[in-house]
Amino acid sequence: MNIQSRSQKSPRTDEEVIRSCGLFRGLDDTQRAVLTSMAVRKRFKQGTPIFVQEEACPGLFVVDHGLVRVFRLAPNGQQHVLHLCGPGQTFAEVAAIGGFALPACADAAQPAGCVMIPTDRLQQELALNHQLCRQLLTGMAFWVRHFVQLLEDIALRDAMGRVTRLLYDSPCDASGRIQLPGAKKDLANHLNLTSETFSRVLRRLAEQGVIEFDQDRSVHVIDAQQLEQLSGQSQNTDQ
Amino acid sequence: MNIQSRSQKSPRTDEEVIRSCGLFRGLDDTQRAVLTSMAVRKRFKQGTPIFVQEEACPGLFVVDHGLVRVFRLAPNGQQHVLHLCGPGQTFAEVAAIGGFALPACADAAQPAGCVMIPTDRLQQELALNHQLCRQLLTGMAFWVRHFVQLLEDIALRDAMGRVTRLLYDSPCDASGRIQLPGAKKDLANHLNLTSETFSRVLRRLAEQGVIEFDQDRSVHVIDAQQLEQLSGQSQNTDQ
DNA sequence: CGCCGGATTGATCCGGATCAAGTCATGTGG
DNA sequence: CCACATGACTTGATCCGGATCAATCCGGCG
Repeated sequence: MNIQSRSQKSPRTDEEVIRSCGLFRGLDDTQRAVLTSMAVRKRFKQGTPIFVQEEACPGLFVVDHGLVRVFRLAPNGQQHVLHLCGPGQTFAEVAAIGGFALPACADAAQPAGCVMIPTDRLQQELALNHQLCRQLLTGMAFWVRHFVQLLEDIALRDAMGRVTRLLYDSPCDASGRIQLPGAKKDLANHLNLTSETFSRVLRRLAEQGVIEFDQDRSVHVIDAQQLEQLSGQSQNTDQ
Repeated sequence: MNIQSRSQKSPRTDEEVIRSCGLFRGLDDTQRAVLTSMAVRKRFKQGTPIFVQEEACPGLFVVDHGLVRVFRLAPNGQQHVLHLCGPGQTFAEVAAIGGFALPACADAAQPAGCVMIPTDRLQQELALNHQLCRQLLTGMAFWVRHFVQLLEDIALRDAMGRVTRLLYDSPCDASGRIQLPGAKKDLANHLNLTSETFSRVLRRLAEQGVIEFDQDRSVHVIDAQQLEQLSGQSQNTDQ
């Protein structure tokens, strides 16, 4: 369980935000500086839409603080949460880099601040800058791998497996306390579960003494070993 | 999810194979020539493993003919078919480009011939060739979008929806005949269904007069319109 | 021929969705 | 300050889609 590294200090410089982000981890100082120079600040109040799918992509977003919900809207109104992006995560990267329309919608699940790199300037730079291309290519490859992972999770894990994996992968402080990002219903949806099921699974874990609830939205991990075990396998071994 | 792409013309030149492939569609002649020059031919008998996950990636594969099954193996032995790659499709691209270990296994579902671009030579070239990087970056972005699509399919469609979508997206000849690539059990698994369910869904479609079975593995689409309708929505409308 | 693996079909089971209350915690307006 | 509305969350009862188990069929192929 990752010990959380980044502090939630709100006012960071654009450069700090860009450095903190996974997709850009491969970049050297020069390339980061290039991106920083074209960055634009954006703020969103809770609940405001950031963009809707099928639109042209305004740019590549990096979350500074808050929480952004990226979700896909089906013709019949159903939605599936693709990501919940916290500080240091990017969204709309793919459309911005590939230069096509947005494949998903986004809104602010909590008040959020982002750094945006406008599509046109990014494209311009990519046309000129070999190193940037190369390093982003690697970042992108990791991104694909992440999706394969996600796909696998949803395809061959049951509810218990998905929840424990979420907990296991979530950052926690030194005392093993995890702050759940976002509303439970959004987390549940991201795991392709209903909030009811999510609730029940957490209760089962609590009954088995693996976790404890604190107030608000934080979870205390009691038996990290069992949690790992549960998250490791894909189908029920249960109780 | 265009599984099968075109005629099974077996003896194509390396250049033709590379040109036929989606990931490289963005490349201009120059870049294609570069890739062609480093290509290596590979053949696999049905059932032979091509590689296993966690190994170092030997290269980027493009299928010339036959069918390759790319699947992820869970610790407990379960497997999930990520792709069935027919002619013109690539696999192991991500690991070859990103330079990390293989995230999945592959074997030949049918006797298959591939063109392989060795990892080291590809990496070498990427380090030098700006245009190649740039064009691959775009190709990669499309690839991610494809996965998002796949994820959505599995997350919010029922069995009927997934099967009809598979049929709807599959290439057919002028008379509306679709040649199913690969064994039904593999197709079913790719859709995250059992072969039993797959079978039943096809029968229901036949009973409703939407499709007809021919011999062997081909399906005749009778009512393309209804097929489109069914594949368009995500959850059951029907009786 | 007999064997074997894929495909079909039927019977049954189960995980998780759905439906329906009920509980809090937070507004909001009188 | 209270009455009331709202929305996230919990909990229980029920339902259903698809998995699982099992029997059979079928088409190669030794």
